[in-house]
Amino acid sequence: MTRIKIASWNVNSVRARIDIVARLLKEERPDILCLQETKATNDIFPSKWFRRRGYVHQQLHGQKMHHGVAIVSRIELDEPGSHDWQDNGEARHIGVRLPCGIRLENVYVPAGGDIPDRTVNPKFGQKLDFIERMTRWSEKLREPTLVVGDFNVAPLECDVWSHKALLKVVSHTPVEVEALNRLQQSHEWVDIGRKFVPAPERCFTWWSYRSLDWTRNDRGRRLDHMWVSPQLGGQVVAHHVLEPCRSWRRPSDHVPLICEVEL
DNA sequence: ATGGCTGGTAGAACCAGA
Repeated sequence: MTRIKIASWNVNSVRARIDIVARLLKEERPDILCLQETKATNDIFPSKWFRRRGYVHQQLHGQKMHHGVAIVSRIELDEPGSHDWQDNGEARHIGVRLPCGIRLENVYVPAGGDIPDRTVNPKFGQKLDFIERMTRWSEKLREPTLVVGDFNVAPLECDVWSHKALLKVVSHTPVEVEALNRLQQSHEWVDIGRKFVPAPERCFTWWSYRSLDWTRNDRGRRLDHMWVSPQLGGQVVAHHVLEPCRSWRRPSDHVPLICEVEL
């Protein structure tokens, strides 16, 4: 039996985070690392740096300033492709096929701005439309697939520090949660996070930078996810949220997720 | 106490994140 270990992390700039990316690779030795918010065009992405560490297979989809996703891997990556679910050219998705046949999709769903009303905040509409286009893709999907990344939605009441306080806060509003639920139902995606940490157990992946001490009030949200096709559900044998990374030096506001798939 | 911070692009004060 072979196992592959896949990590997913919104790093909030791969260049600013390079020292703690090194620490993650050293401590966890994932076979594949999916990054979101790399904030680097492909020409300034630290490709050689990853190559030196054994991550010689890379699929990059970056842009200037914002967003940007990448998959770096010690195992071969085939059939790369990018969906423009935002329909405006932003670099928010990169997908590949693994040698075992599984497709791996790395996604960065837009945050959606401040006001949860598409009539006054176009970014919120873009976010809902993004999830809707993903749903159209997902309902036609037949191949065994693992979709990971920053979904920017905390779907369950226990996925936020206070359901009541966040009902009107973008990331946990009912309209977003309903959109994400439709996406999940469209392929009967297995939410690996909640398979290993059943609700209502505490499970957060993001804590705001604005808190002076993120551990003190623990006002977290579960915004990052790993979903797998139903036929692969039984093959996911481990899952971890690397919460201690939030206290590493110059951290991202998101922490890495890890899963292990048995082939 | 949902922005109190952070990064990128600037080359000062913006935007964006969520």
